[in-house]
Amino acid sequence: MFGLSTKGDYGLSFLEYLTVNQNRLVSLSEVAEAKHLSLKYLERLVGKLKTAKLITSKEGSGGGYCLAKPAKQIRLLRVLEILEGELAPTICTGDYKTCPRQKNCAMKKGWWGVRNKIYRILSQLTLADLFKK
Amino acid sequence: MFGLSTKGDYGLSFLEYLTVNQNRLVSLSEVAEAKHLSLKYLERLVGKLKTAKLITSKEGSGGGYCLAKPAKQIRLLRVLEILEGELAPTICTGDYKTCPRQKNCAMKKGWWGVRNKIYRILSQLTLADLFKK
DNA sequence: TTATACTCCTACTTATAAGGTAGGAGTATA
DNA sequence: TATACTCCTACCTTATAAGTAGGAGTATAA
Repeated sequence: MFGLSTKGDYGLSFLEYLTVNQNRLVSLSEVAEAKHLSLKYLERLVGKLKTAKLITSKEGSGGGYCLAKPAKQIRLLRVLEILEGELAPTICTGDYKTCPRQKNCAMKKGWWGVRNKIYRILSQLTLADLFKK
Repeated sequence: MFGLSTKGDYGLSFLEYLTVNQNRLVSLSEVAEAKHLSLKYLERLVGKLKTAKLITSKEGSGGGYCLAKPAKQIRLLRVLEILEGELAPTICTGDYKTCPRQKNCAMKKGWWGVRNKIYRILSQLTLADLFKK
């Protein structure tokens, strides 16, 4: 239950690698090899992080990626929202869909409570915290 | 992210119906109709709740299901574990699999912290709480 | 004593999304 | 101008979720 897909999994592994190697540009092929991930698949995930401006990149030979800001300033919630989508344990806690059982369902308030608590946990934790051994 | 599948979704709807109709036996066909769920699919989910002794049943005509104990004594965590499986946001927080990147990964401690906080939220909440409007 | 209305069990099918590939265009470096 | 990267889109493959089918077993009540 509540398991990350490989998107969040690989994406966080990638960000961890960038965090450890803060002072330089890191190429995708290096990370893919170090973490045993599919390069092509990783490319796509990383594209999302780029679009969301969590990382910056430099093209061409000798290029690569680095964090756009210190790991201390990147919230786990933000990363997971980008890679895994909106935090919504049930349909009624999501922004986009409406529950087909809305009228006969008493759970909405309870689930919003759960959602908000999890939201707080994930938004209080930064990548620096998460990667602290 | 962290969305329930229809197993947890339908299962909770079913339990909600039982909670509202505490004083009598409720047949599956009644719930399926009231909540617009597939009867055959619901049968399977309910089987799990039966095995886990959250509900009891009576066979034959006039039979049906009821909660095995008051909703106040049933933890949301327990229900979700039965229907959705163990709470494990990452491989390293699960009991059964080991992470292929264990040696190069610094996230285990952080993720266990997250997992344990979510665990507490879900185990503190009972069905009675969840269904309170 | 038999029709009925249920639970209970297993196997099968279908739909959807996750996970992964392919191929190549664009760009900076040496 | 070869090389080593990022970046982009479309495609394929596979796993799992979701739903169906068919019927055996059991208690009730006409």
